[in-house]
Amino acid sequence: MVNQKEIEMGRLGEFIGFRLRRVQNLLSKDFASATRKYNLRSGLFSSLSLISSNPGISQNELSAAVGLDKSTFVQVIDELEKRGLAKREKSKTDRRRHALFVTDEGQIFLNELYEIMAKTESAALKQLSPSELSLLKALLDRMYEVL
Amino acid sequence: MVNQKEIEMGRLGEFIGFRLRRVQNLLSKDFASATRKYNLRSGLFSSLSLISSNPGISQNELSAAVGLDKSTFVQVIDELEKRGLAKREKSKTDRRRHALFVTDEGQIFLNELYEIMAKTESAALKQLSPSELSLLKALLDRMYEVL
DNA sequence: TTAAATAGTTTGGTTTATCAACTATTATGT
DNA sequence: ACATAATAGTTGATAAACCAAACTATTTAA
Repeated sequence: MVNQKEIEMGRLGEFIGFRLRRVQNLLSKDFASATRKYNLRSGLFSSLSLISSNPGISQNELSAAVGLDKSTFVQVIDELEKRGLAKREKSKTDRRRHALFVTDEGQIFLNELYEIMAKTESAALKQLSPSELSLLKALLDRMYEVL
Repeated sequence: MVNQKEIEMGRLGEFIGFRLRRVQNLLSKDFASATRKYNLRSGLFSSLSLISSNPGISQNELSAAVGLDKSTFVQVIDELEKRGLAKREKSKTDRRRHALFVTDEGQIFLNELYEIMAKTESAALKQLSPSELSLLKALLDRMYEVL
């Protein structure tokens, strides 16, 4: 039995946030089910990736970038460390800070996740021409910068 | 003190889901802080809106559309009723179902929320020309349909 | 007319996010 | 220089959300 009655979006459909959430919701659910065996908590993938591209980043900088509270983040980093994917090191210039680094094992794992993510998005991306895709990215970036 | 060190997105920046989440995250946080005084639980606004545009919808149909579990949803509807914003009515054709309706008061409240949401999005939308906005919506809809 | 399915509810267990308070360290103002 | 404020990270309490299971009432199917 398929969707028989289409739901009317009404004024909700006028808002761009609604459309963003709809698409992002489906993408993240697909990614979650494709990586269920890894038991990834939310924010773990993006954290690991951002540590990789910003070696030595602090927990606060990272939590701001990912959009999670810094206290939630302690457990994310705990888990990355426990799994041997990343490690904390005391910063030498500011001993309050923990400089974060991805381990070799973490980088290998990360590359697997990139492939899964690329596969997850491929269906959606096939709908867009290259120029449409780059325009979409540019529009989203413009919106992000001003918020 | 402003952002001094720009974060490097690395391979994460290749993925469209990352950009979608970033923007949507900021939008929903802005909306949440603009409506903090109303003490809205998550899903309440979109539920009320979808009941309004689909009068008589059932709880199961609604929970699927909003993306929340049906058991979580019981409390959302409880709260809508307690606040006098919506009401349950026994369906006459199927007495298992609750047909949901927005009250007059609920519609007034909903209109306020629409305005707040429009204001929340206005900063982001000012960045886009009308044609860019309609293209953005079209691209997002194309992605949504295929997922 | 049994048996199975559906809509809604309740309960219990698990996970996650958020907030305030706390320690340690660094930065600032006079 | 010294008192005060700000920052980074952590902890613990609290509040939501999810999930699964069990249950009632009702409808559909065999």
